[in-house]
Amino acid sequence: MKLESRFWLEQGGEKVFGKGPCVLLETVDRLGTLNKAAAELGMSYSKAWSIIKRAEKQLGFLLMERTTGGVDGGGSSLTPEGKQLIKNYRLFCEEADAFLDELYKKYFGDI
Amino acid sequence: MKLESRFWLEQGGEKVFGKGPCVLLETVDRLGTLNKAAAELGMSYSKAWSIIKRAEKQLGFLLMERTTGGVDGGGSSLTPEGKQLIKNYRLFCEEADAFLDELYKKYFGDI
DNA sequence: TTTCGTTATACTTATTTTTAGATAACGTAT
DNA sequence: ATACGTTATCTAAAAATAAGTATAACGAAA
Repeated sequence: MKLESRFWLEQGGEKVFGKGPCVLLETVDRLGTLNKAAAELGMSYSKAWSIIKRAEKQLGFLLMERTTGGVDGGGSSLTPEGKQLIKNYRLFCEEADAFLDELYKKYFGDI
Repeated sequence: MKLESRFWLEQGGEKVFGKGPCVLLETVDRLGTLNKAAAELGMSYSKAWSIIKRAEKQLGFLLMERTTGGVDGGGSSLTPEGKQLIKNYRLFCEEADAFLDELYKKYFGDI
């Protein structure tokens, strides 16, 4: 038995940002394109795209900067706001998980 | 913008207990029957029943004690283990939420 | 013995959510 | 001009979830 937790930002009852977008953005940051990121994460490009699109729409600012065309086809890189957001989300999750692990032991340590 | 969080117990990759079963059990505890609890929560009886059934199967013990028959048709009440579980889950969520609210302010207070 | 409102369970249908696939635009180098 | 690998977008399919339906057992009271 173990504890699972999930955290996300909401606005008006709609999910704005959470683990899914965060992992995806981190992968984009590492690989340089949304296409490759989707492939590495085992999801379709269209799904990856819609995840980013929805988050951006709710947030009101861009998470990635895109380029199309050119010999390499183009690619995506994180905006400063995107980088800051995933950084904060990661730090949040780290601290939260550490605390919740202790809390779990306190209340469910015996099951 | 606000933070949302969800916590649940897992075993072997399968959800065992979380907010859904907890709310349902609390309602059963208050109303005395699973039937009425399902109605009040706006879900079908069959769904309510399957929620309890799955949780009990994963946990390995009964969450409700059932009676059928009699002039009132019967009803359900929580077992001591069931009461303890929802109590602990509630306390866990309370402490967790309080902590996470502060953490939220720390990392996302400005958005 | 009939009635009543429960629980228990299986099975079918609806709805919602998720996922995949197709197509077009883009721009640089060849 | 062509080719290439991106991004962008829409539509259809599939899967997961939930709802609904039907039937049986139960037991106290009328």
